[in-house]
Amino acid sequence: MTLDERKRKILESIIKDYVETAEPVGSRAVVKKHDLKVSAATVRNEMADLEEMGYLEQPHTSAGRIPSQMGFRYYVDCLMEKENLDEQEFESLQNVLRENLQERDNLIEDIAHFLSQVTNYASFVILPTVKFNEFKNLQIIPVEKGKALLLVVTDMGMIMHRKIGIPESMEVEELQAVARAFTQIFGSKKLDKIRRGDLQQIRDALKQRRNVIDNALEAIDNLLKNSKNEKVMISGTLNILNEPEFKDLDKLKRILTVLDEDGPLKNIIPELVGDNVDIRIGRENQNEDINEMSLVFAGYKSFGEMGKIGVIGPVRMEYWKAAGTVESVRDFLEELFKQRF
Amino acid sequence: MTLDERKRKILESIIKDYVETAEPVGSRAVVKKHDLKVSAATVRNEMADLEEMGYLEQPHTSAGRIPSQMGFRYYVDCLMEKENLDEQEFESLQNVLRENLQERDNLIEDIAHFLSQVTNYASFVILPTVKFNEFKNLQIIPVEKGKALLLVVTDMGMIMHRKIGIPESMEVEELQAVARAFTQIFGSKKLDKIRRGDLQQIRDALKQRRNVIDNALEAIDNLLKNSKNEKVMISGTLNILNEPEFKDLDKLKRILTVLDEDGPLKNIIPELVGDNVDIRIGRENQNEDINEMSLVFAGYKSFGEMGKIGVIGPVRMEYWKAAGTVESVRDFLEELFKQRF
DNA sequence: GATTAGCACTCATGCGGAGAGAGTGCTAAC
DNA sequence: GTTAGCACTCTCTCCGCATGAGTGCTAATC
Repeated sequence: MTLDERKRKILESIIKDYVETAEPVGSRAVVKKHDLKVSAATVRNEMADLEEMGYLEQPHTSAGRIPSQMGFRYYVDCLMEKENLDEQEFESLQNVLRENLQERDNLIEDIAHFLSQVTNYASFVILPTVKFNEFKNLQIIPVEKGKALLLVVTDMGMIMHRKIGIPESMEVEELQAVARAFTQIFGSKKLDKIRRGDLQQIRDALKQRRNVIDNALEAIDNLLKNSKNEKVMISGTLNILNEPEFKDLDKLKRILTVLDEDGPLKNIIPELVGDNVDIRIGRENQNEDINEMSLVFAGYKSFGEMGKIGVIGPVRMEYWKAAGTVESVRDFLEELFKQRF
Repeated sequence: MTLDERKRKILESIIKDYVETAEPVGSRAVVKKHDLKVSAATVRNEMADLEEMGYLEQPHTSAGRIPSQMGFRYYVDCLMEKENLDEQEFESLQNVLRENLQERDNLIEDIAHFLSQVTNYASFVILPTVKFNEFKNLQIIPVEKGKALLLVVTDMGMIMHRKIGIPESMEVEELQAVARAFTQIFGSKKLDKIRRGDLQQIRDALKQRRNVIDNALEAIDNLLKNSKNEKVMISGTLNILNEPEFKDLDKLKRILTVLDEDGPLKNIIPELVGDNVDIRIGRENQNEDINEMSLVFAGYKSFGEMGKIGVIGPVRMEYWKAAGTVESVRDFLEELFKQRF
């Protein structure tokens, strides 16, 4: 379905106005603000057409029009021009990163914060699960009497660690031998391919120092379990309180509930297709609780695995800004990770 | 100011009723529900007295009474009996812990979650800053080409770590020498006594391998900065949405804003006095934004440092349950930390 | 002197109807 | 194809009234 120039212009006007004001837009307003060369009556006729085609809807007979979700979809697909970070925002992004380059998790949290601050929507960052990294080596470092730190290092340079108990009498060399044995047995296996059975196998192979082995196995098991969970960070959920469409407490509660916990959100974010910024408008989302919300998100790579960042806001969203921002931040982040992690 | 038996009973009745219903309590209701042996008229007289004394207040002339903040204070000080975790709750607490004994931070997060689930209020856990731990030793572990893990271990067994870059050519022995030097120079210093100046000093002392030293110093600096920040975890803020006193959107927004970010909350929680559960009711809190909220909190010890846990809810709070729960969880947690960390 | 029944009074709350205002659709003229 | 004009529709807000809960006070009672 393709629209002629004038219809497109009218649709865009209505979307821009409606996004700004959250009020139905009347024919007069369209003519005035975007000085079309035609009268309100003409615009009214066009609006009636657009409604019939499904791009607009009317809350009630004597109100103006608002864009339908389909209208937004058309806008996003055919009319939108992404608005990337401006200079000032870009600089402030760089500052965020400069502060926090040491720890990936902190950094990612700040990225989420930045996203929600710039867009005024809620934002999320999903840390990747560790699936494709390969086990590279395992170390056990004694740190104090009876305690050691177990490190698992992957081929992509990711480090995971747990504290374990060791017998006080144990020599460093002995620990190293155990670690080497582990390394040898797991070597080059993809992390998500290590199964409980494999762990058991090692237990049988290494006869000496049973309890260290057991402690280590428990720790590894725990690490793997942990790395299989996608960690989710959500920021700026309270921006939703400012949106007039959620002044209804019940609606608000439902949405905040979804955003408050990690579990639901993970299920909401769809799998990505391709490298582009992806947009899901309202009912395009599977989840019922957020069929009045839109997602704008993209994937990023870190330690060879895919994570996601994005924003979530009302259907009446500044898609141009959101999409541009998500894209800019993603690109920046990836560039950074390429150098760093 | 001491109240006679009957006044106490009436006050308590009104508090219990009001906490449950959030509605002003009338004289008839008091007589009926808590079968006093007197008539409504008598209760009315007593209520008028209690109001004059400041324990009750009247939203408007033809409404019942609600407890004043002073009334709640009296209740908490003189009438309340803490209600500790029941068996079932206790068991579910143990399950939470069993799941997550490996990592302190995860565990603490689950504790916060548990608290808010049991009490139906928002809860918070503040991880202690590291002030009194002493520097014990420093290790640098090569993990892959050009990368090493720097570990700082304290006398209480706390381990902090950062990844640093090292020259690819560097030998393990050389790294160990650097680490030993660090250990020697910082040895037994309290962490919060290590200053930028000290770091500079080391830089001068160790002439060899400048860039490793610099990387290590940056990492240590970063770790120390990080450990000086109290980390705050907040959970169950959405429970507030269920409280009728916050159906007003503006009020809600103000409160959620305070609870959403770590910064404000840190400033709200007062210093603890003694080992007891501490209760701050409404305006007893300094912060204006939460003068309609109450805090119930207590301190816990971990790695020799003090952290805090607690709940935050409306002044109309089930103090008996909240205080009992916070106390039970704190005791349990401390017992656990004594064995574990 | 304390307690109680009775009653007038107060005030929040909910409901319905009137009036204003915004915006439409339709018709007829350009 | 476009436009001016106009009747019509529907929401929103404000006002007044009835309702009902709960009080305070007075006078009677234990």
